[in-house]
Amino acid sequence: MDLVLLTIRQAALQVMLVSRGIPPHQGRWALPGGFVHGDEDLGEAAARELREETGLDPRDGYFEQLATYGRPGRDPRGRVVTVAYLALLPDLPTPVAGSDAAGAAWRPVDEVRGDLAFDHDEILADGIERARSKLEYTPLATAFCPPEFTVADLRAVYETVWRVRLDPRNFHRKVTGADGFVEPAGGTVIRDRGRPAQLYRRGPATSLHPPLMREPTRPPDQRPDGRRTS
Amino acid sequence: MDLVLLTIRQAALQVMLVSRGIPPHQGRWALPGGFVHGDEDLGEAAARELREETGLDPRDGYFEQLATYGRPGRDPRGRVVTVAYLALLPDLPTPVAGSDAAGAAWRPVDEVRGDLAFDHDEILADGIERARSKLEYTPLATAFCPPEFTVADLRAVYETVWRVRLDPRNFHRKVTGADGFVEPAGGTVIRDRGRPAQLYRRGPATSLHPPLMREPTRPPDQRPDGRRTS
DNA sequence: ACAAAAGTGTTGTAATTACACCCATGC
DNA sequence: GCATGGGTGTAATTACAACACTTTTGT
Repeated sequence: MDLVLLTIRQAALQVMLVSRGIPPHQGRWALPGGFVHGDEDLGEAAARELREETGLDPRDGYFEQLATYGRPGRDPRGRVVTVAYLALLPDLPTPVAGSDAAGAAWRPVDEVRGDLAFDHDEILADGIERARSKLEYTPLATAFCPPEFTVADLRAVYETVWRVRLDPRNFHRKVTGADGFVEPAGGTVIRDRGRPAQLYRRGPATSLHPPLMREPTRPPDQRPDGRRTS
Repeated sequence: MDLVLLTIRQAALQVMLVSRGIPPHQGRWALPGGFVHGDEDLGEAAARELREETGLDPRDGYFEQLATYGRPGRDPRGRVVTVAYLALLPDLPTPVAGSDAAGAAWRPVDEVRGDLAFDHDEILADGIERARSKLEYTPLATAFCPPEFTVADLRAVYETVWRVRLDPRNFHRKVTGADGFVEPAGGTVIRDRGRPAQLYRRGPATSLHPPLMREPTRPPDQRPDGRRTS
């Protein structure tokens, strides 16, 4: 049982990895994993591992089964089948209290691709692709945000995961207009400079109709707009 | 390893089931399944089982891993974990030649819900839901069609799986206009009465932008149109 | 005052729906 | 001819991207 834990830190998509202390693949990075106890459901075992690794509960973000990997030879020790779970988590402001895995760390996914132990590169790639498409059709971008967040926070999630730049004004309307996506939490915050932003909570919706599309978008380098051009 | 094999026969979504000859759940219907050989990948084992059961190859339709089920107690014999695969298949005009499972049969999914052995009701429900959503965002409705098919055949797939009635004229334009969804095969056929329909093959596209939506549609009982109203 | 970010209004364009209409066949 | 399904044209509507503009803060 392996975990693909994704979060957004420092404007980058990051994955939780552990450094392997023993062979095989000693010293390389790997996805955190564990074994299923005799009386446990698979998802329970993954949730337990999530708590041990991060101190977070599945309901703090989003949690689902990803896929199962059983290619012969994926583990040099013999036939090992693993069920991978995917979690999308907020960047916990609280320090990782209960982390019992000493070598655990968040790493930007772009910096570790191709370097992981076993077939974990493939599992990670599947997890990232799953996350990307979930953002299109579901309100799960909120899983990357803390309980209260601004529309700009949410937009940053899309921009980071999809590697695009979105128009802040149209995005705002789309999100606040989509039924059940977010609901007002009441307060405001000032992030850096500028006008204070309204705070929102996750709404009750489980799917988005229509979806937020990711195809006809621009690359993130160029500003779409450059307002006040007159 | 279990299989959710879906097809469309007699204007209904049907699933391949086998009658269990031995306990547990003797005499009840169950999903076809098997065991993974020592040197096989999980997907290979499922593909082998598919061939044994139907004589079809995964590439005749669509084939993917569905999910893995391991709840303690799902099998009274002890802890059994199963990896389920989903296949969407054309209604094979050729008789099932190599079927070695004597009690295998296609059954309408509506007639078997709640009656299956083990947790196969849950697995089937997950497979149906996966198929439904795949139709929205991918050109996989063609997997339910034979190699050459008409636009009306394809429309019947959506109408059956989604339980809606679609406007034939707008559907035709949407499908033939979507890049890479279908490509002309050259011939024509007359299905019942009326003007002959063009034949099409599956196109190279793997996703649909924009998706075919399933929300703002009418129930299948009422005609949307009733043409020639003047 | 000015810069910066939040949020609203408006406008031109693209996509979609609803439906009139034509086409090609069997009977 | 007429019924039946296949397929095209088109106008009204709706959704959306682009962007001008206003609001509210920090410095």
